[in-house]
Amino acid sequence: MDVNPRKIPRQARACATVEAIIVATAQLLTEQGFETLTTARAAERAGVSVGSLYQYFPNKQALAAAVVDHYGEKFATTFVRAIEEGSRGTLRESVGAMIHAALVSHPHGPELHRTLIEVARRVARDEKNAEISSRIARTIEKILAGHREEIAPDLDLADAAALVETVLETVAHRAVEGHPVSIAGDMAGQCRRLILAYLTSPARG
Amino acid sequence: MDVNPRKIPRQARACATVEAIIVATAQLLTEQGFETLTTARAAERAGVSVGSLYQYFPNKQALAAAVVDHYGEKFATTFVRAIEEGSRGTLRESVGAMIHAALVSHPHGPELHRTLIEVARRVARDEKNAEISSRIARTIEKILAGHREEIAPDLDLADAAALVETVLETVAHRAVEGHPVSIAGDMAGQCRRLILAYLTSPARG
Amino acid sequence: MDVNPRKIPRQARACATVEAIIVATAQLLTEQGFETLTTARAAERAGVSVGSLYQYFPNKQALAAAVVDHYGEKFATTFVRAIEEGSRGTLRESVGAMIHAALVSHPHGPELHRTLIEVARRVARDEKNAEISSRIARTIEKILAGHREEIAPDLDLADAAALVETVLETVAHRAVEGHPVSIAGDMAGQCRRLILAYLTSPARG
Amino acid sequence: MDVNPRKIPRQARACATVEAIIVATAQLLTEQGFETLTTARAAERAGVSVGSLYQYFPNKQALAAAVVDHYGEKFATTFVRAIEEGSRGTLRESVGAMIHAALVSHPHGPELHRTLIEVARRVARDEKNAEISSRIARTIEKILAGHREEIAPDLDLADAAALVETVLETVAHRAVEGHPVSIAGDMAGQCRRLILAYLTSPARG
DNA sequence: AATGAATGAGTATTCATTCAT
DNA sequence: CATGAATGAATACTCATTCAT
Repeated sequence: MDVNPRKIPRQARACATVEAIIVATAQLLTEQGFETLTTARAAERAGVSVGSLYQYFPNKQALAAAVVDHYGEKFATTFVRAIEEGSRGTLRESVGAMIHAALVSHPHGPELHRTLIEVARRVARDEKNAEISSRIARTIEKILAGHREEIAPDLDLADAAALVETVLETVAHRAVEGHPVSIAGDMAGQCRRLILAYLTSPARG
Repeated sequence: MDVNPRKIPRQARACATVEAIIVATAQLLTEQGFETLTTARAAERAGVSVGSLYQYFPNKQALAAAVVDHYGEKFATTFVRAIEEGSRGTLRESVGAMIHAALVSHPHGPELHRTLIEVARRVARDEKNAEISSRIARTIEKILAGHREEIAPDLDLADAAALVETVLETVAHRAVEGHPVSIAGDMAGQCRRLILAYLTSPARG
Repeated sequence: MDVNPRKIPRQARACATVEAIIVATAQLLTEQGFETLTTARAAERAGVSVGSLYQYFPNKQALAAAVVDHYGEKFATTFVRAIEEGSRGTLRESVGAMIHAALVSHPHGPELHRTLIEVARRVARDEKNAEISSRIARTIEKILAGHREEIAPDLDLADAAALVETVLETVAHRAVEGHPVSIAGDMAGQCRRLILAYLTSPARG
Repeated sequence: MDVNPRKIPRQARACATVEAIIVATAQLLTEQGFETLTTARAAERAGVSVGSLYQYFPNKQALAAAVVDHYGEKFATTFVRAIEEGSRGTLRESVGAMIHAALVSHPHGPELHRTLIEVARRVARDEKNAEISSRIARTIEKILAGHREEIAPDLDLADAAALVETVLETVAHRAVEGHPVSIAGDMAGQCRRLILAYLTSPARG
């Protein structure tokens, strides 16, 4: 199943149409999930006809994929910038900034963020998510490199960055989902402790 | 939407029917996913008529929910027993056993495990998943309590257990999904280091 | 595209349903052609729901194919019997009977006959038509064999039968279509002359 | 439904556009049939916009009709010329020429020829086909008139021409369609025999 | 005249669910 | 209780046609 947009709009009017469709779809996805998303409803919400929708998106999945890509991109950019800017100080501060970013920096609200995660799977956009994970992991690695001397010397920075990214992602998901087994009140604190302990403990623990 | 089974079968034959339906549904779910599951196919695979299926399950979601509950239960039991039995030795060994269990002990194969996770969401069975998480967390807490002296004294064991459970679950998912940002080769090793560092490092890192 | 019926009805009720659907479809096909045939309309006309239609026919073409098969079969039987019964007398009389049959013996009216021809193509049922042609040609060959001595000795009877069948078919079509270049008033007469001349003229003409 | 072209282009550029559209449509018709022909694709293939297409053709049928007319005209001309030129010799030779023409002289290849036959029906252009048949029949009649003395005196030449035209058309169709009940190997030979026998046999067979 | 974006009625097809037998 | 025929609302997607630019 082809999930690529059918054509990129050239005229201004067409651009507006596509934008409206993506926004409308994101709303519906957030409110009702992928199952109940309907091309007709998406078009209606966007204030255009179904025909117009299909002019740009060959099928329902392509539409959802466009939403995932659109907002995923935005999210990655925001997140990367947030942790870069928060990393001027100590390692401890940097890690704190990362956790903070994971918990709050969804440029579009946690609802939509949760939706995107869920939808990405159903739409063969796992690669997109993976790419974003990678981008973030690389950024983290750079930041860690700036604190090399504080980190256990036998730790491979790439591995460590990957693990940290994983933890951040998990924490973000659980926060967003209101998962009951989240670390009681002080999730942020526990999480920082986890990461710092991992980074700074010498081998053999 | 009511997701509860319509009635509990009393006679042996009826029990077998229900069992067959659940097994058949689980198979279809694993092979083709939730989207393509149909009550007709489930009934056919189980060797009964749709009518019979509806005798026991009021609707499609109830059917899926039954599958989730059935196998979720099995999984929790297996997992809890596995980590309990692996916890006779040192803290280090216990943690190793937990990770091992997370990576391998899906009594029904990772395929179905993955499916169940996915389906549970679609069927408002998050509570079921949550309950399982809790059960596992409590078991972990008990195990940690057995090694209190090795663990940083300021760590709240419930919090710690929750965090550990979270990490284990994440690791299990990523393994099952083949997530690309998994910790390079030695996921198990990195993971153990993470957990042990967290548990044993004194406050302040 | 699969054009075979989905299942053969077992219960009486189901049989009636299928019958009704085929009849209704034949009517619509006759009245409006294949293009405008709609599964919904066919079901409605048959007095059943679309769902029921799809229980027996996997798609629109299969439905049309069923009609073609159903009536094609009837037609072939009627036609073959008609020319066999009309062939008790002379060669001249036999040929006359064939032409007569071609012009009148559509058990279901020429309208539907025309429709069937047209539809058969669109539905990959050419083989069906071909098979019917063959059956008729073989019958004609048998009849001709009964008059061997009157027929030019160098004529291959199979070839001759094929040609005669072709002519009959063409004549039938043109009659049914009201083709303007049909042989003025006396199509039947001209046609008999054509065939008899062909059969009885010595080689080299 | 109006099937006439919307306007006749006067300027050279417009003429070229119309020509391009007709050619493109004919290609699509040949490659994919009438069912899948869309105005958008026709326009695209012709290198113009849909809007332009609708400037000249009020609707899809008109477009198809134009194609039928355009190539039908060409075909008739070619065919008539071919049989006229082949009729300088004996009756036998003339008939041979006709058959040859029927089998080969499709100025645009049998594929397109077949398509045109099929499309003509769907587009209420039967008259066009009828007119072509008439034209050809009249030409045949003229040719037959040149051999009056060889032909059975009681045969009406118009009737005979009509019958001959019918046979030629049938043969051409079957050849183009690869009809299985075609006269074994020597279709041309059998056909000539058929026609000559008809023309020259005295009444009463 | 040309363009191509927008329209929306129309169609095939599926599938959860009911109910007569 | 079991069966499976019947239902029909729901949905994705197409395409002839129009019209603002």
